Amino acid sequence: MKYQRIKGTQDILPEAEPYWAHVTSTVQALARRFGFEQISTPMFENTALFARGVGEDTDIVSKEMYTWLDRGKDGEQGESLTLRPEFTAGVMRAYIENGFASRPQPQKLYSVGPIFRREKPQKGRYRQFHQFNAEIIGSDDPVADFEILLLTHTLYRELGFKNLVFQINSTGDPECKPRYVAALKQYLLPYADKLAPTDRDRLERNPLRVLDSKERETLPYLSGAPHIVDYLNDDCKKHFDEVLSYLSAVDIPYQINHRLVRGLDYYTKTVFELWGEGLGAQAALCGGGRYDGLIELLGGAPTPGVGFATGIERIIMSMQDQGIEPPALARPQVFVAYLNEAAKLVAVKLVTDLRNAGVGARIAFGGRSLKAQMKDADRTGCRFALIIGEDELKTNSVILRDLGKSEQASVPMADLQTWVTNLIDVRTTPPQEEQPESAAEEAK
RNA sequence: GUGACCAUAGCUCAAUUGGCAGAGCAUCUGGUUGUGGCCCAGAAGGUUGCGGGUUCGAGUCCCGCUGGUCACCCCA
Repeated sequence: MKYQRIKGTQDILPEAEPYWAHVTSTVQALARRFGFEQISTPMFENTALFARGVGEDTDIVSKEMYTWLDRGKDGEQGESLTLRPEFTAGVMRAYIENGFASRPQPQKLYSVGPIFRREKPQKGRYRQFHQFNAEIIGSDDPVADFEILLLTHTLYRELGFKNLVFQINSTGDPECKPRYVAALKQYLLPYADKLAPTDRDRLERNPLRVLDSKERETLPYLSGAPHIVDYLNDDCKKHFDEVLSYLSAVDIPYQINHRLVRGLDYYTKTVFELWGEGLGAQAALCGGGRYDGLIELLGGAPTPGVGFATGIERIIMSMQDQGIEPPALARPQVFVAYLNEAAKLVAVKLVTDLRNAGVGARIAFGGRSLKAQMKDADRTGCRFALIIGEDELKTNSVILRDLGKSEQASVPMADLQTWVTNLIDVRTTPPQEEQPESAAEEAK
């Protein structure tokens, strides 16, 4: 066992494929149904993009990035590069760089792919994990916020989650946010020496973060804290109310969570999270919000935006915890077995014809006994076996065996085309009785 | 980054007060000529995570490292 996985990374095994295929295809189909287009940006960017876009003081930038110095020309030191710790900054860079401001606004873009954060791994937390990300760039209309919320809600609902409730709040804008922060600080200051040590620290550096503290000593003082919604200016207040009214209009439940503030610097106005079960301390299934100043910060024209990201692994883990089963994957329905070298040649042609006709087929490998081949046919869940032996070669026919019914018939090779045509229906029909075919499934 | 617990075959786990590393499942091959599931037999599979130490002798005791799990921090 010389080589092993890098800490915090994972091998996604075939057993997990039904979940991954289901979640990723659902996500993509849904994004397209909502009118989003896919954008795929590089997995690494200039370090400065993330430092600026995510915020120097965030945990992500200050201690969780995979950063290295690239090689420059003639042995000189190259630029500092970083594996993306989130999608948004890279998507914004692409928006600016590709002149998306000259396309019809707003632009609705989604991405799916790996994200890297150098954290200590635990349940539901990996150093390389996958996100589905969606952004609406170029509109400050509250209906854009609503679209993002509706997209996430629809996603989880269609995946089979029940009782979904958004945690939602507004963090105001650069005009009203500071007023609230001052008020919050003023309220907390008298209790400063009674707060948990970490929160005393936060009170100085980032008072907003005291709000979502989980420290026992701090909690009693938070209930009386001022609410940011009471400090919003007219614009932010109106925006927030509108978003909520749209949610109500389509009966999407939400809770205003006055203590919800998100860790990334760029959020303005709407912020939200959705919590899942079975994730231990990593309850957040997704998070998102509005980031009206971000594009300008990154060198573009002032452009509003709103978006969200969700973790694929966390979705799958939560599904498993709640017993939500993904649909079975389609797999080959026909197994071609043979008895000698001459028959093998016919089998090769046969399996090729089947596949060209759109029928999923497997061919036996190696000089194994027919018994071993049939066992393989059974284990791989095929519904039919085609067997070619000496007699079949002589009579130019094949044996077609129905593995479910344990019936078989000799079919002239000439008629096989008809059989194949009938089998094409089999291709599109999901497998009926699932045979337990792997150790992993039986072990469960 | 901090703390707690854990590490034996592909998987799930055994192994008396330190005394020859085992089972079930999975894998492969058979159970007479060319047929799957059930059953039976056999085979293969381990430097007990890695490296030190104590001891006549270490899977077992001690130390370090690596990895895993859970929690803190923060987040997906």
